[in-house]
Amino acid sequence: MSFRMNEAPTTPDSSRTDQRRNDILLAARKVFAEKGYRDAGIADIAAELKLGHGTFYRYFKNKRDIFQSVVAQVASRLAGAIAAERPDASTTLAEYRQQVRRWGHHLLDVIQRDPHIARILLQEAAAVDEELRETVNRAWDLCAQITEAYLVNGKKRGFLRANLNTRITAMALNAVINEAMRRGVGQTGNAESVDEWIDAIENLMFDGIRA
Amino acid sequence: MSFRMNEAPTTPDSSRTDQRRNDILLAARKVFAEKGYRDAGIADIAAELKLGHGTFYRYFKNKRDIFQSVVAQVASRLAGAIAAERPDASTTLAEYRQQVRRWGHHLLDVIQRDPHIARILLQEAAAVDEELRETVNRAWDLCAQITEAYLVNGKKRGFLRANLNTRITAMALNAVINEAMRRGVGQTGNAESVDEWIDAIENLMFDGIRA
Amino acid sequence: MSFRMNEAPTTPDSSRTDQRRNDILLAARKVFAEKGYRDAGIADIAAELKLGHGTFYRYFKNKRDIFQSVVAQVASRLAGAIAAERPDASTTLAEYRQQVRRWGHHLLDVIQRDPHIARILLQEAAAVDEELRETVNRAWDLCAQITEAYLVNGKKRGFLRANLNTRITAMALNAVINEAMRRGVGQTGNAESVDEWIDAIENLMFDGIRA
Amino acid sequence: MSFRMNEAPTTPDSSRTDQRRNDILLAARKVFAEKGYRDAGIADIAAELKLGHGTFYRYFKNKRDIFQSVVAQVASRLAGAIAAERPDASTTLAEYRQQVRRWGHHLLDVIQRDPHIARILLQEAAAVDEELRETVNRAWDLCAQITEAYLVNGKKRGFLRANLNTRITAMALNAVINEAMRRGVGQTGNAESVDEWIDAIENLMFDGIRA
DNA sequence: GATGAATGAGCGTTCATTCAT
DNA sequence: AATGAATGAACGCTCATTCAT
Repeated sequence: MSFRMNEAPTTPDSSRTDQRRNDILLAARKVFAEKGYRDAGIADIAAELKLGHGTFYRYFKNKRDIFQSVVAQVASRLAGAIAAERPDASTTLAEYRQQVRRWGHHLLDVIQRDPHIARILLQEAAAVDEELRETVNRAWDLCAQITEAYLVNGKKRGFLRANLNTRITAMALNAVINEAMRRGVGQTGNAESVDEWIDAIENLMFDGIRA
Repeated sequence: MSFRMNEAPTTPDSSRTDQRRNDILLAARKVFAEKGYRDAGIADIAAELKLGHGTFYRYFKNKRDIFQSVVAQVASRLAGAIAAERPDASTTLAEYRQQVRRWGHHLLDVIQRDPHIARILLQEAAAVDEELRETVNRAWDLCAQITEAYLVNGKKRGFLRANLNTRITAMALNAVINEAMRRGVGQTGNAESVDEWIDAIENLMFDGIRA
Repeated sequence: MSFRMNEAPTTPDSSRTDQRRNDILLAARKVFAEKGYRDAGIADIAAELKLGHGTFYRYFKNKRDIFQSVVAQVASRLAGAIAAERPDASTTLAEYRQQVRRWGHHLLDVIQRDPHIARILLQEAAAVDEELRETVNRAWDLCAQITEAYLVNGKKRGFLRANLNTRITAMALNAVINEAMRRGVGQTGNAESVDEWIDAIENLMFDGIRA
Repeated sequence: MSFRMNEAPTTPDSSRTDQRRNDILLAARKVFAEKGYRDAGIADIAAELKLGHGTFYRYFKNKRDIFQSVVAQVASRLAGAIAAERPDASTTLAEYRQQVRRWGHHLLDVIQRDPHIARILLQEAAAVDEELRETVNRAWDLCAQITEAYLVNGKKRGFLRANLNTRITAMALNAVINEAMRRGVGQTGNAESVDEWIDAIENLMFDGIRA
């Protein structure tokens, strides 16, 4: 209604709406992760926010739409974590090893901050329908492409093997990080620590397993 | 009545029933993998076999029971593939590399023979309830334990690094194979070949990525 | 097959059939009384006789038909008990009192011999459909008519009140006996005895309740 | 908000809900009485009120719950009718006879007002399960206990026989009233009138049948 | 005649979605 | 804008009945 300076770059009206939308997304993320897409009812998300469940339909078209928005949000969170490093930044092997460690920490931090993200991206989204499966696959593929960019850079700079299959190795390395995410590494009550995993990944990558 | 060689060790009576049970399990595996547990209706499995849907309930207690049986069946198929090699068989690094390659082939063969297995074990089973989640987790953990047994053997024989974190590395290596399964490696229409993946895994494991 | 003398007045073939029919009727009576018409399954009756449940349909058209036959059988058993005395046999009040006592005993004996009969005639039959409701109503009405015949006889002989409403009183007296049946009077584990009830009925009828 | 006299002691909000709940209970009573518990479908009750059948499940947990509520409601209606007279009110035989007549009228009035009640309490409730059977048995036993209190009072005051078996006689008298209810005495189209029955009961009780 | 595997109509129940207030 | 009562499509499951063996 009234004009206020230093406002977020939305109209005052829409900022209220955006706030509510975000509240719902946050509650939905929690509920979907804890109960799974099918077992989560609109009423459960409503109860979480003490809202009438009809109110959802003012902000989201339907259940699938809420979930899709949740997925998009957490996928972009993931993308942000990946984009925190530049693939071509390292010029020496030592720098490269450090960068790999940071890259692992960035990704596991995302899960540590909100464990629900792992469940959404690694389990629930793929169980809804083909389109959402495609959405998360694209997100992980993006992840793998960036990982591959690192490997390509390392190859170009000469500190990685010339015959390295960058495409498949990138997918393999991402699979390892995903496994760590899936296992809830770094979360309270979990046996393995983030550092153990990152050490093991670093060693596997750079030294292999042989004596 | 009459003696027949190479006969299945069931009575003639039960073999009919077992056959039907197996037919249903097979159809259910397909339908569950294609539609997902929740979207798959009993009627869909019925239609697949051109059976009345009431017939199911002569062979399985309820929908969850059918699915659980499917999971148990494919999990034991997986276990069979893993058990095909003995973890302590290799005495030299060269033998060991060969064994690792065979191990990868065994596992990917399972998926190649029935791509639905991957979807069941890697996606759907975990989305049903806690008990089934536990069932498949145990199956994969068993997988990881055997992988670890390989690594422990290699360490003992001296051709693997003494400071190798066998536990986490085993989980990591399984995650890579799972990713290959999930991607449908080796299936028609898939860009990557089984050999490419196994080469990449072998190289990553034994040589690492560095130059 | 072979001819045998001293046979029941049915053909040898049909006597086997009749025997089987009766076995089924007996088992059905038990199951219907214990579980109720709706909860009793054909399979339950089958299990009782260790027969295949398809066999029923060789002897009875359908579930309702079996039940109807059960009802007809127990209703005729009841009719037999009622017909054991002649309504016009008594010529004095003392004889009449004795006859009333015998009448009560006859009816309660039927239930004592097979407690299932009460449940069938007083509860289950009326809950199936209008036609069966009518069937049992007719049976009880017949009962009431005979009771009325006793009262009419007593009135004619002059030892019952001239202004006695024979029709309604007959229904009332039958209701009392039915209540005794319903309560399982005379069965093991039941607090009240047959004699207590018959005493009370006799006293109520002939002496009323007043001082 | 505003004060209104003669208002039902419910909040405006709950009164709407209560009203709907009552509508459903009333329709259910009718349908259950007409079709019987098993043959009555939720859809039938829905159709009666022109409601979507899903609406039921906002007011009642399931089919049995609706029926149980119906039974509880009509049982308490019956209890109300019984409680209309005080068992120890009469001091003379003449008063007592009058009271007995009123007692009969009260009970038959309940049925006259809603003939479905008889069918529910005397037939359907007992056919559902053991728990409901117990519920109605308790209701009728309460009825019999109060009837017995009348008889005990009459005995104490001296205008009933000293050797009267109050317990069984009370059950017998209730059985008679139940029979009148069951026969729909007093309802349109019924041959017998309420007064005929009450006369007959009064005469049987106080004068017996003998000349 | 006897069997029991197969069948599918039918019903209870859930829950995402709508819409009058 | 917010609500929650109402809705009905959809589905899991039962069981009386049929019929090939």
